[in-house]
Amino acid sequence: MPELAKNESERPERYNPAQIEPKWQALWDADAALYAAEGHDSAKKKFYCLEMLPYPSGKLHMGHVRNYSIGDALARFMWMRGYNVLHPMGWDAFGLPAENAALKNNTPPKEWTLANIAAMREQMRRMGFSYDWATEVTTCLPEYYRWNQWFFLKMYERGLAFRKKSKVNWCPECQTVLANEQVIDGRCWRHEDTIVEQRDLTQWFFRITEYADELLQCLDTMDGWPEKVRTMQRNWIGRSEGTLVDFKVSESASPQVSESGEQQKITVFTTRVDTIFGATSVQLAPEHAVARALAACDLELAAEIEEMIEEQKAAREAGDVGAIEKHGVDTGRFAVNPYSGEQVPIWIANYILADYGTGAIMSVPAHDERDFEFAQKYSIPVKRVIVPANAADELPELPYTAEEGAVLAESGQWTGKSCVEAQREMAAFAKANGFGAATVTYRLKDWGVSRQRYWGTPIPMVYCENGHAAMHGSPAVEAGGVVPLPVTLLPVVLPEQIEITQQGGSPLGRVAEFVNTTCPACGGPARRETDTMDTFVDSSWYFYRYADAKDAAAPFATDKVNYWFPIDQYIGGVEHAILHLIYSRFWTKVMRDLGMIANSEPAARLFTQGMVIKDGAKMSKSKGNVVSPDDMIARYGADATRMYALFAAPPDRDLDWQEDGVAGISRFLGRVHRLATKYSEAASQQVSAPASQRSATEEKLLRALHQTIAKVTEDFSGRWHFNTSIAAVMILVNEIAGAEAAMDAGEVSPAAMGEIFRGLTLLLAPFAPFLAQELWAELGGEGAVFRAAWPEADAELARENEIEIPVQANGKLVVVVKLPAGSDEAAVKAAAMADAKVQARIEGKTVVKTIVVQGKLVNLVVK
RNA sequence: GCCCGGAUGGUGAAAUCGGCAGACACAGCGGACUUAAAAUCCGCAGACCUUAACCGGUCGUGGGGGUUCAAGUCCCCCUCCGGGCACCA
Repeated sequence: MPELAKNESERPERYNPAQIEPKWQALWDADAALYAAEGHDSAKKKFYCLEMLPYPSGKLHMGHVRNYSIGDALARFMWMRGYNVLHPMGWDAFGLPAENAALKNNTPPKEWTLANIAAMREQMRRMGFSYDWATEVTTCLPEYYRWNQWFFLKMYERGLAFRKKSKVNWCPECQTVLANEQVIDGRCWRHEDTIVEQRDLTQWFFRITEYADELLQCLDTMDGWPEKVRTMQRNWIGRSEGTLVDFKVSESASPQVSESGEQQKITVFTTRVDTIFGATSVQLAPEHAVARALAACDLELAAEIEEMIEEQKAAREAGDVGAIEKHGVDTGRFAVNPYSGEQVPIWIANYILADYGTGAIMSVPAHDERDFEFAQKYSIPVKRVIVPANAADELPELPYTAEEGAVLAESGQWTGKSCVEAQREMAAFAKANGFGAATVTYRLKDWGVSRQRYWGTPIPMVYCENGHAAMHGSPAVEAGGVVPLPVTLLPVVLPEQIEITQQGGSPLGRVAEFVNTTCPACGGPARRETDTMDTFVDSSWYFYRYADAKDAAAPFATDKVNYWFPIDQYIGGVEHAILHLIYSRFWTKVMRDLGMIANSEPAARLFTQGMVIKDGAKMSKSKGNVVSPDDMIARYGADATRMYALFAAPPDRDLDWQEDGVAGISRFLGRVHRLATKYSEAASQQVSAPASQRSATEEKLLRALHQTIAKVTEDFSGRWHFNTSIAAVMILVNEIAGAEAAMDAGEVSPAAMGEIFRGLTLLLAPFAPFLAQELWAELGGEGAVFRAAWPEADAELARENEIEIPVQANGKLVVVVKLPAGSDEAAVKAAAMADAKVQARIEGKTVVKTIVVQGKLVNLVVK
């Protein structure tokens, strides 16, 4: 084979990513300054480009590759545009998988996690992602999580972290509590087959509801976020304006329902207080206090209530709350409508939720669909009190739920008023008379952060066994011996030597050295909190840490964060639209109120990329359709893999992974490599030729180049449709390849050659950084290609000198005529009419109208 | 039920403002090169009708209506797919 080898070496070297990519990776790795941001005193404009940090599962998947290829292209582009770019990466490193792996492999969670991080960091380097590893953040290390504890204490001081006993979501698979946001259709977000149970537990919460209104209001002005995400967050917050109205439990029918003898009242929440004269019953949730009070002296009723509670529980666990059949029971008692003085029956119904509003409603069958249905079923009276504003209109069928264009009827002093006006006045009336008020309710609940797991941030609280509760300088001390640790005792370090078992309960509770401590207030014996924090705490503020990752004295320095924030572009999957993205908005507002930062929102712009699917389904192990990035790199190289991820679909849409497509990109890169290598000698000469002597080929190629520059530049600043940017670069390469004979014949000067190939290389740099770097060096470029200046589109060079004008007859294409660019309307019209095909088409007919759209087309209306 | 997306060739897609539908690719077919294959290069390619072939014609962006000289794009109605919220009072 020596002969063959000789032949091979004489041929121009073929595109070989396996050789090019590791070479540049090593050179880039050796230069720590390459991807580093300048300090906050930089004269350049800053650009904070952020991709969502991954959970270190051990392997990158294609979703990651897509996410980071988008961010990396943007970061490199911004560098080339002269910005001071911060492009960091980190690890969302706490969480249950590490404990499961520990069980399975008998490896300590920390060891397992850190090994995964090392492997994934290596994969990212191999992909050529431009992260500044000097600012890397790993959430499971005490250098990071101590600040979770610090924030927890700050929030505790402000009453934003608190403990309460409540119904919580319990995943039997995770053996821990879940936040509401982590329960999807009654199932665990990590175990879609596992039904989440309800348990009564005392847990720590963050008072996110305190910020509900601000979280909602800011959404209106967050133009840089997708409307979809904003809508999802609005729905999740679920703000509802309405009125609270007290109905007194009627004395005549129920002399005494309260043991204290005090008269009971039922407070209902309604968004339609204007319909209250039509209320014909009051409906209570089975768990409502009054329902329980009534049941206390009525065994039959008590049994029915119990049944309803079970039914609601079962439905919630089945994730199918809407499906239970509505039914209720008449208690035989009455309540008094404070507006009309009417007595209405009190019912208990299975569809009333105890945890929304007040757990009680007024039922207005005439003007609410659900109430109407219920009233039909039990023959409860229906009373119309809302009619169309236009009295001439026929009375609409019931239930009539309109609010706009409707007025009140048979509603005392409010009769004839518009619904909207009546709502306002009636709420004010309730307040003035002490039986109610306008109010706002939210769907959003406080964020439960306690987890009965080991691998998370320890909560920095102790329970004093003396019940002691005073603490140095801290006013925030609860009764019952809950004592916050002083910040000087942070971090509370997670013990590393621990046996992971499948037993329930918090694993930390079994580590005596951890649990047993002394009360920082009285010095007496105390027990540590053994729950850990939800991992969403870690990811709620990690991107602030990047700005000052090594700070040992504070979570970060305010001036650094104020320079970098808000994040200019945040990129990640839409699956975090609610969870992470609402928690981190909350956290930002808390930090602002703590005086730590100036911004109220973390990210000016958010981009949610689509999923990567294969054969019509999301890639997953169970479907067996997972494509490994490592395989793709081995076969086609990192450049082809990441470029395909950008080419196959616009980034916001789902992407169907087709390996043939990656091969196609690889072929394209090979073509670029062949052409650039072939002409690199001529192109790297530093000569210039006068423009007046340009050959037709030069003009054509320069025109193509500058049109492509304009197109790609525009895509970066606008829609981010990199699929069309890459298509444009392909067209440019096709033009160059088509001019190969002319170039070989010497029709393109070295100066033009240099401009064309250097331009092409710079255009490729954000998408295929390795090849671009290789060619940049080959073409005589200095240093890192993505630190070279992005080319400017020259409009003069880009301009076409000939335009093609389609000529239509009645909107149908007849012919395309060619004209010199800039031809006026008359010339275009004349050229169109002079065409033989056009003549043939209009022969014997009358042209009734001629439409000429300058530079676009001609349409002849003929009859 | 309510609120967002989406539906374009065999496939991924393009058409940013109402102005040539299908750019750019993939797969396919044909050719060149090769002993052969791979690789590479060149060409063809929405469907249907017509033709020996050219030429030519009709239809065509989920379905139906409309506005317009002109509609994938705007308006009305409907179907299907994906996502979010949901006995939320």
